[in-house]
Amino acid sequence: MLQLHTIREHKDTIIQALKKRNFDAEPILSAVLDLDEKRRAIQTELDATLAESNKLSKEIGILFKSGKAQEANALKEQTAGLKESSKNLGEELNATATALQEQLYQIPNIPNESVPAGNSDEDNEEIYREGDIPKLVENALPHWELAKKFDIIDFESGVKITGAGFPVYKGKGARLQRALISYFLDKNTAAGYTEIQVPHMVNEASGYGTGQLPDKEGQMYHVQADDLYLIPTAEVPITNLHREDLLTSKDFPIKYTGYTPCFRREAGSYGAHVRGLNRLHQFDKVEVVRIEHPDDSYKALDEMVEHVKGILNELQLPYRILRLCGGDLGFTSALTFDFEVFSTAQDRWLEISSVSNFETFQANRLKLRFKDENGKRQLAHTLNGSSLALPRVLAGILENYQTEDGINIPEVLVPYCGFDRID
RNA sequence: GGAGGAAUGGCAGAGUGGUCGAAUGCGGCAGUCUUGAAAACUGUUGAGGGUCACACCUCCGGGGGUUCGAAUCCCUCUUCCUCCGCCA
Repeated sequence: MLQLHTIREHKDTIIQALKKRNFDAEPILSAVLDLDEKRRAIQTELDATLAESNKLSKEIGILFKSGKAQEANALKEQTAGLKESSKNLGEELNATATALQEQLYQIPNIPNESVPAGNSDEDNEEIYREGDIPKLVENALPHWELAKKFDIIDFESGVKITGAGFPVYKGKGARLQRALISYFLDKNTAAGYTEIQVPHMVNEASGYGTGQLPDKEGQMYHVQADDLYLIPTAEVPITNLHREDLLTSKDFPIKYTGYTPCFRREAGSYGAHVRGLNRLHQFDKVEVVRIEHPDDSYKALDEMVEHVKGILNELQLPYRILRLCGGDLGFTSALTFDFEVFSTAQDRWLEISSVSNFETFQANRLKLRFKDENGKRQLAHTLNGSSLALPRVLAGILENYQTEDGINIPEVLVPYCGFDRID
């Protein structure tokens, strides 16, 4: 959520910047400024009314104490009108503030200067590429065939016990999954991230804090009986650890990593491109989250990108890094780098990590502030990234490491797996 | 699930209808003293809105109510504690 004072002072700049997202901000910003002005006018009037009745109440108290009941009762009558109008003004104020809030929730984050213009994922800018695309064996298989052939993932059973998009991992498949989680967590911990385990369901306030609500309501599973949401990513509970916090500069950097399953309804996205592990309703992910001083957040973002690169280099998977264009950039993000692994047998790139700086967008919703060097309160910057999302990494390993009669395990994972080959 | 009790500033903890945004202690910050530090002493120290700056307004777990006036009374929700029951 953008800050009101930013909108007041830089309306035109914001309109310009949001054009990169193909978002025409003029009408909504005008509405916001009108509502803001209205809200403040009402507030001023209400304040004056309340000040008047506070004054009278004090006088009444003093009169009663000094035994002048008659004068006190006379004053009481004067308060009736004030009470009535402060009640009305209060209601008006609430309605205006709510309307203002609703508008503010509709405005996406301002893209960083470096974000390229563009409409869709086709306009994303490739900024880095690493690793050779392996020449596969004659009749190379896509990962869902490999999974079946070696009996390591059972999609049918998942359908039976839950539904499509909920795979069952078996034997070496399950073990490889656990190995990846441990490996990622170890890498992240070694890089200074504190490992953390969080609830897999969150309340409504947390959903608003990181921006899943109200914009993406339909993408989360909602447990109606208790009004809780299954997390779509560990970003939500982890970042919300610091909701409503007032930190100091000394608290930075705050670096967390956590493994959680992620639940996404992915309504309406079915078809050939979501086969196998490509898109799931439940998947595992290891996430990194940082909370930073505004001056340091882009340095932190670079560090995160380098960190993920290091992991993919170790896994020896061919990948590329994209700088997302305005049209593909997430609602809450100012700058996002996507990592994609090449899925050889499918002949396509699969997104396996998304590393973003949200600047103050989430912090404003979260009321995540710190006292700066001068004792002034400022919003912190929040960042997060996947490190990494499991299913597509798994797909990449299965496809890229397949041989005539089996699948090799990347060297770094062998100690975690306890085997070096699936066959 | 049943029965009770509680929720106050960074923390601890007073306050049960009026001048209380809130005593006191600890902590934090600044100063005195000291070569420096500690101790001691002095001062200062919650958040949000609003203003050029004041004024002023709001906030004592959340929401609603009673009253001229609510941290204080009533209703409700949430959370925590104690006891009972159940249970991985």
